[in-house]
Amino acid sequence: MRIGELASRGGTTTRAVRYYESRGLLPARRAGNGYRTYDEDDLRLLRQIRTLQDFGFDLEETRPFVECLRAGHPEGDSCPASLAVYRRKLGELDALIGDLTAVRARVAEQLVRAERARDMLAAEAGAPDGPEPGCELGGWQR
Amino acid sequence: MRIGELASRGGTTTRAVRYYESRGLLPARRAGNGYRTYDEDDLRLLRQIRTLQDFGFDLEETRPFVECLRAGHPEGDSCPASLAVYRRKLGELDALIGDLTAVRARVAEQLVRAERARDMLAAEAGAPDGPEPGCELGGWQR
DNA sequence: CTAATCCTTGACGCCGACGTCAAGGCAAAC
DNA sequence: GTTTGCCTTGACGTCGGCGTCAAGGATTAG
Repeated sequence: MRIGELASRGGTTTRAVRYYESRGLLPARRAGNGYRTYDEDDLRLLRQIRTLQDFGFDLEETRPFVECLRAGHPEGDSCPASLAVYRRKLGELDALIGDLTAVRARVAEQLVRAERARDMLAAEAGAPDGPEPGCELGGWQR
Repeated sequence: MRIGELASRGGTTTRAVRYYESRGLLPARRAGNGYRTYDEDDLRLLRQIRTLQDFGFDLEETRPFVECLRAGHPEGDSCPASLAVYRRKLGELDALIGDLTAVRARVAEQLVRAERARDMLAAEAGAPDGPEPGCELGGWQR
């Protein structure tokens, strides 16, 4: 299998495959004409990389998984180093989700506060001790 | 006030302040010697930018807030355009948190699965129908 | 034979929010 | 006077994961 087929079967591009090779993941054998040649095992490596990338793992973080597969293990996460990456990632995700949740709460708080302030100003300007706001528009009252 | 004081009081660097100016936020008056000159209102603008940046807003997303302040409103979020940014951001945060939570669940699942597989292999190799794993080490049994 | 489609290496582009360095001017402290 | 510390503009560097040419060689379809 050449690089184009590998890439498409792996759900990515030839550029990405060459990039992975340049990073030392996914090395390639060469045919007589200089073309890169891959087998099904390489496809498994590539798919392992893509799966973790889709999870948001850095490329470097995929290295233990790739090396685990290349060492002959049935799964990329059959090795302790891979499990350590999983655990570290879980921690990072928890921290990130926590931070984002806190930010979300603060933004929601700001929105509510700003809306209240706006409504106060509208009530003050449009009807100081007067009727309900919007009554003078009347368009929907037909 | 010159740029150094503004930056430190705003909790950032002179480089960032100049960058904001180059993006059209936070314009500066100039003293006779060419130095940038700022007042307390500029500091409020800068602090508004920093607050939103700390929330993870893009610089462009701070523009409505800054323009709102420059238009004389008491708060950067006193304008409809700012509220719209708040709401859009809340949606983005919810989507992001949702995605990350889903990823977290999948990673946790992978970890559990991989740990189970590892334990199965250990039990199979270390003690196929035999005694408990670790017993032959005995170091802690003293 | 030719055109179309693959493949090769090399190198620059991108994005955002600045960091960092260069070369020099202005100002205040000693 | 000179050292120190602020300021100026300009321009290149950073980070990750590739995208996108450019210029050419190999293979295959017609």
